[in-house]
Amino acid sequence: MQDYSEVAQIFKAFDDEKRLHILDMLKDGEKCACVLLEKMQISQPTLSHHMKILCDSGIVNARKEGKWIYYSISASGSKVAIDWLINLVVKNSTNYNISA
Amino acid sequence: MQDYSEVAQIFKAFDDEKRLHILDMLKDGEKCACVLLEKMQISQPTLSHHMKILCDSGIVNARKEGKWIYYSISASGSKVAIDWLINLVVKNSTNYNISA
DNA sequence: AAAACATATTGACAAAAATAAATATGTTGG
DNA sequence: CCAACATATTTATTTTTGTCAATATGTTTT
Repeated sequence: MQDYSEVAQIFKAFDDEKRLHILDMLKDGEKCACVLLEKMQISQPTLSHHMKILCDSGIVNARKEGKWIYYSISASGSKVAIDWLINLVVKNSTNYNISA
Repeated sequence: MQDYSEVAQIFKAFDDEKRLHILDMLKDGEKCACVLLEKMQISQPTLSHHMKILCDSGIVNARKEGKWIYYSISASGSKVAIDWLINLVVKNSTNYNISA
């Protein structure tokens, strides 16, 4: 491993209460930003800020449909995060398997 | 899920470059704080600060031996983190298996 | 085209976190 | 017991992050 900053960026997605709340809601399935907003006690710019961090980390996908934006959890981004986490704490992580 | 703050605390361990560097060194095996310090470009109080965060998150164990403190990655703490991460991004995570 | 709406961006501020110097605590060796 | 050492804590400073108000951008509807 050389550059830890990119990996740190991934885990920023999980280090904030509000973002965990958002992820928990998205786990049920894709949701419009407006739906997320009305279920949380934060302003619209703050939600937008958190969604940017979640998207930049690769954990969340955004899909634009008209004036709405639908967010969902990225399966591939999630896998990258899980793989990194295992790689960070387990010596020979190539022996590890995750099966669904 | 009710209280996201405790979960956020766990992932604080992974959201900082220096802490990822430390974890990467500990993955090889237990190391004295003095060894970690000499391999990093940070002051002793800063290392102490990071080690406290890593220990508080449950990811790292500390073992005192005389005037030295030996740190190592906690297998159980790591498992908690991995399980949480999967739970956060996968809908029916009970179907997931991690095998070593 | 204008109004209403959904989201993003900018700017300003407050809270939290990282950092290091100074100091404290506890341990070992002389 | 004292000096040297390893680590922790306190204090102060700087940097980063979360937040909202104001504004901008782009979309739909009338």
